[in-house]
Amino acid sequence: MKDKLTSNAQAVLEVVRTANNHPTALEIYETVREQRPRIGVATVYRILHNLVEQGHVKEINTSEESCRYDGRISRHDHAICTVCGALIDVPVDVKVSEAILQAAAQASGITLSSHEVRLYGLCPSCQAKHK
Amino acid sequence: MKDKLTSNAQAVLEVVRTANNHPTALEIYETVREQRPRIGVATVYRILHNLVEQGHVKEINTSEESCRYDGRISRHDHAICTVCGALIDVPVDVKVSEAILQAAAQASGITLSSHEVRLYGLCPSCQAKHK
DNA sequence: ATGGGTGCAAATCCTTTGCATCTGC
DNA sequence: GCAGATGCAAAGGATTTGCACCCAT
Repeated sequence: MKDKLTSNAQAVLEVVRTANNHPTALEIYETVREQRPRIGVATVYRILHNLVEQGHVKEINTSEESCRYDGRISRHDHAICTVCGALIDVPVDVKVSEAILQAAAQASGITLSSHEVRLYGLCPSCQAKHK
Repeated sequence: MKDKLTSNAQAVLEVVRTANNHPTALEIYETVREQRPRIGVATVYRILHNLVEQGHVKEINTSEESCRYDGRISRHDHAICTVCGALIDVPVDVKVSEAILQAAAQASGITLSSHEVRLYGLCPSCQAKHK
């Protein structure tokens, strides 16, 4: 996991680490470009994938585009396979204290309207292909 | 919120409700097309947006594409604005009982490696624009 | 010199938009 | 007859891929 990084990769990692706003790949690209005008988008995408794979960076998916739809509108949680991306409804309610939720919302500055717990791990079929 | 649905919208809703796999918009389109060969993708996208807005359907974003990157790799939670999509790090740890997490993971069939709590609501600036 | 990393451009894929037509009321 | 819904095609945006070149080892 501690593969050494190329200088481009270091620059990208630096940008992600110092960013305070969860940048998108293209935003990262724009910023890196200020230091390294000749870098290409493709390189940034490739590097980001590597960094995620190596655990230096995490990706978060927000609700813009590329989403899946769910007919179950009652509150429930999801389990997501980190290998194949499978999305599984969690059949039990993962309880979180209301007081903690409110405190967290207040600390974040948002008015809370709902919440979701996400479990990440390997789905059954990816476990089977163990490795 | 109980606007009445067009027959196309009903067909789309039906597909989403009976799907057991959290289909993407395109998957929904393909399925609806079996019943209504003349429907277009754009219509399906428009209908899905309406259904989400009306609360008949929810959207979930999985980790394929369109994501943002986070240099903070230690576990932490996120608050997401349902209006503008702003993604805010929650500055406090939202605790979830380990026992509950394990039970949920087991019930879902996954091997749990991490989890995240997501809070949804209005961010400060969207609150300001009240309405 | 060799192989991986890189830049560039083209290709893909997903989603949205413009617009003319159609539908239900 | 009208307003909104729809189909189609074209546009747009994000990400990936193919390929030749370059660099570090």
